[in-house]
This record gives sequence, structure tokens and C-alpha cells, in this order.
Amino acid sequence: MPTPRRAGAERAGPEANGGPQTAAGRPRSEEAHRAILDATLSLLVEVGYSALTVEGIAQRAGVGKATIYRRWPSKLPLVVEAFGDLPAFEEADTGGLASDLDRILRSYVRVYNTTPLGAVVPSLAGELPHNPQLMDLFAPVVKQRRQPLIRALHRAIERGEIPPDTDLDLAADMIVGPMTVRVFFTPGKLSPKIVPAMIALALDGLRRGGAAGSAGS
Amino acid sequence: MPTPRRAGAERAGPEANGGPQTAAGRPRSEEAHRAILDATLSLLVEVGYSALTVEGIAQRAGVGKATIYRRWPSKLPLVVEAFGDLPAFEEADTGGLASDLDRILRSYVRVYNTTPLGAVVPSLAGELPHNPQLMDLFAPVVKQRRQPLIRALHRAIERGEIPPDTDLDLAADMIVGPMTVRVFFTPGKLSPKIVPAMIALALDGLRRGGAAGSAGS
DNA sequence: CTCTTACGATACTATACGTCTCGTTCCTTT
DNA sequence: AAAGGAACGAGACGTATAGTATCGTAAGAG
Repeated sequence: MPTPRRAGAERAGPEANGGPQTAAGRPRSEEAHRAILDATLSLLVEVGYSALTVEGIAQRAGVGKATIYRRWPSKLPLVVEAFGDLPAFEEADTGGLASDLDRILRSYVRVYNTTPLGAVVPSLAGELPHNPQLMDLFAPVVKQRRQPLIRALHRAIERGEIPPDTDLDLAADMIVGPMTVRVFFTPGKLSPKIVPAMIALALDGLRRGGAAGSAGS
Repeated sequence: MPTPRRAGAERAGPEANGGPQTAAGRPRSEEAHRAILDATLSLLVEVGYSALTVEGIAQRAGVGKATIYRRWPSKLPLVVEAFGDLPAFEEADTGGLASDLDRILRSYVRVYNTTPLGAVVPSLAGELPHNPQLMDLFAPVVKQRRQPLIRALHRAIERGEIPPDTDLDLAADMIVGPMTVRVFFTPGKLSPKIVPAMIALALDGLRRGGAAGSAGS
């Protein structure tokens, strides 16, 4: 328990950012907010997650540590929110699954190669098995990110390109799996050269019902 | 530089474990060695890598911290060695690629479900992008682990089951990718039900040259 | 103009890594 | 059997970081 005497205690508390300040007083600086998120991302690129320190973020953003902890309860949610600000994958509706996949997967490669995504994803994934609340935080973001792919598969079913009983989540795992493995275990730039191979493999398999929901008996 | 005055300093140093003690004196306890590795694995299962502490390992193993640092220069190599002690995936040579994959992938599921592998791999992978020396440590172990799969693919090429220009590493990534994604983002037990789907998908794609080394134009 | 809150700064507590030094134990050599 | 040397468990120590608490100040709301 802290001393009952508190001078400038926060009222909004470290709940979800943007929690409305209940009443008058100096409003939270939107500028500081952005500076913190920007500093987090740029430091992630430079030093990686494990070497990321809150003091380093505060210093680069030009804010005090308390200003960070006033908005995020710990380092992890901050990184998760910064992660959510990274560019999304491209939406593609070209009329055919093959060309949709080509567009989408190439945007995966582009995003992985030009943002800290490749560094952040493994770091956060490594925490998942033992941090259920991070799971709650992270799952919707991951789900959101794969929507373009899910929607492309959905349209392919409607066009009759792949079997109607295809398990969309499993199919999506199969399509992005190879790329994900490379991102995790082969740090460095991802070559766009693997995209055609991934598409050829996935397309053939999917058309033949390789990801049918009932395949597992 | 330490003080020149040293009472009971180690001579073998923290090099590769098993470095021969050069001369007389009390030999290193093999019992302590195993207790440390076992404690490392069991703690990994319980608290995960990020919450793993050397002091905790020492306490559970019933040894002093110095006994750990006498063998491993830091926490990372210790974890990597403990990781290397996990059971390998099954070797399968049944005469056909489909049945080989079935055996191998089912052993993947079994190992993931009965050992801490699913918790350790994401944790370590998360450190990779910004820790080159862990990369050097970890890469050979990972390579070793996928040999049964690589050999099965190699035999499939010799039998003419898949195109001779198949890129073995890429093909292996494609086969284990979906399962890996699920291990990383969906903690919990892996269902063997996805194995047939994975095989159907991969096999079709591979036979048609989906992982040809030249596919990328 | 005043009140309230956020601000940057910084001291503080707690924890962990990795180093070092104890006194003790136990194997090897003579 | 005796002596010596190295590893042993224990834990103090220095450094670094997470996260908390408190300062005096700045700034918007009423």
C-alpha cells in the first residue's frame, strides 16, 4: 500500500490506452504517446526485444519512465501495441486464388523485409506458452493480420476453386507456415523467390482437398 | 582481470562440457551435471524461458550457482544443451514417401505433446533474430533434428517420387511449416488429426514440383 | 484565476546475471 | 596412508533492469 498522501496520482490508471481521463486537469500528451510507440519500434529494430529496455525507450522518446507506465502496465503490452501499428498485409481480390495468393504473399515478404515484424513476432510468440494474458492480447492482433488471406480463401471456395469443406484456418497455416518457419529460424531478409514455390505447393494441395475439415477422420 | 591469487580455481574452464580436467583433484560430478540439465528442462516447462533463472535452476538441482557457471558460460548454452537432450524425431524408411512422412510427422506430434519441445522452441527462436551467437549454437541442433525428414525426401527423389530438382530445405520447411505455426501460436496439445491433411497437401505439391529449386524464376 | 492532472526527472525496492571467495569434500597421486 | 588439488554448496558482491513512488513544474479545464 502506498502512502495515502499522493500529489499527482493518475486517475485513468494503466488500463487500455486512451481510457478517458475522468475529469479536468492536464490531458495526456498525444505527442508523447506517439513518441513512445515510435521509439519502441525503432529500438526493436536496432537492439531486438531481449535487449529492449523501458529506460532506453523513455530516453529516446524524451519522456520519463512514469509517462510510459502511466499508459501501459508493463513492457509487453507496449510492444504488442507498437506491433499492432505495423503495416497490415495487402488485401487482394483479383478474381483468382493463385493471383490473390501471389499478391498477398509478396506483401508478407515486403512487410517482413521492411519492418521489425520479423523480430517482434518470434519474441512475442516465445512468451505465449507461459503467458495466457499475453495470449489474450496477441491473439486478436494475429487474427486480424491474417484476414486478407482468410477472405481470399473464402472467395476461392465460393468460386469453386477449392473444396467447400476446406478448413480455412488450417489452410492459412499451411500457406504461411513455410514462410513463418523461415522468418523464425533464418533471420535476415526473406527472398521473394520462394513465393511461387509456396503458391504452387499450396494451390495443388488445396485444390485436391488437402486441408479439408474432415480429412483427419 | 581477476586477482592473481586464486584458491580453488577451475582449470578446465567453462568450455565445452566434458573438457578433460587436466590433472588431479576432485572430478566434476556427473550427477550434478544431470541434475542441472533436468532442472533446466522441468523449469522451462513450468515457467518458460523468459522467467527461467539460474538461481532457480541451482536451487532445484541442489547445486551452487558456481557449479553451473563452471560448466556453461551463460544461461543460453545451458538451455541449448538441455534442448539437445530432448528425444529426436523418428527415423522412417518404409519404402514410400507418404508412409515415411506419416511416421515422421506423427513422431513430431508425439514429441511435441510429451516433451517441453513446444515450449522451448518458441522461446529460443524469439532470441535468434538479435543473438548471432545463439544462432551459431542453435542452428546445428535444429539441422540435426530435421535430418530424418531430409533423408526421407532424398530417398523419394532417388525413387523418382518427387522431382530431382526439389530443394530439400524448402520442401522440409513446407512440410513442417503448418505444424510449427500451430506450435508457436496455439499453445497446447497438437492434434494428430492434422497429419493426414499436411501430408496430402505437401505430397501433391511436391510431386508437381512445387518446391523445385528453380521455381523462383 | 484556480484547480486538477500529466509531465520529466530521479530516488527507491526487488530481482537476476555473472563473478568471486569461503570453508568443505572427495578423488588422485605419491 | 598421507598429501595435494580441484570441484563442491553456499552466498556475498557489483551491475543492470523492471516497476513504484515522489518530487517540483507545466498546461489545459472550468
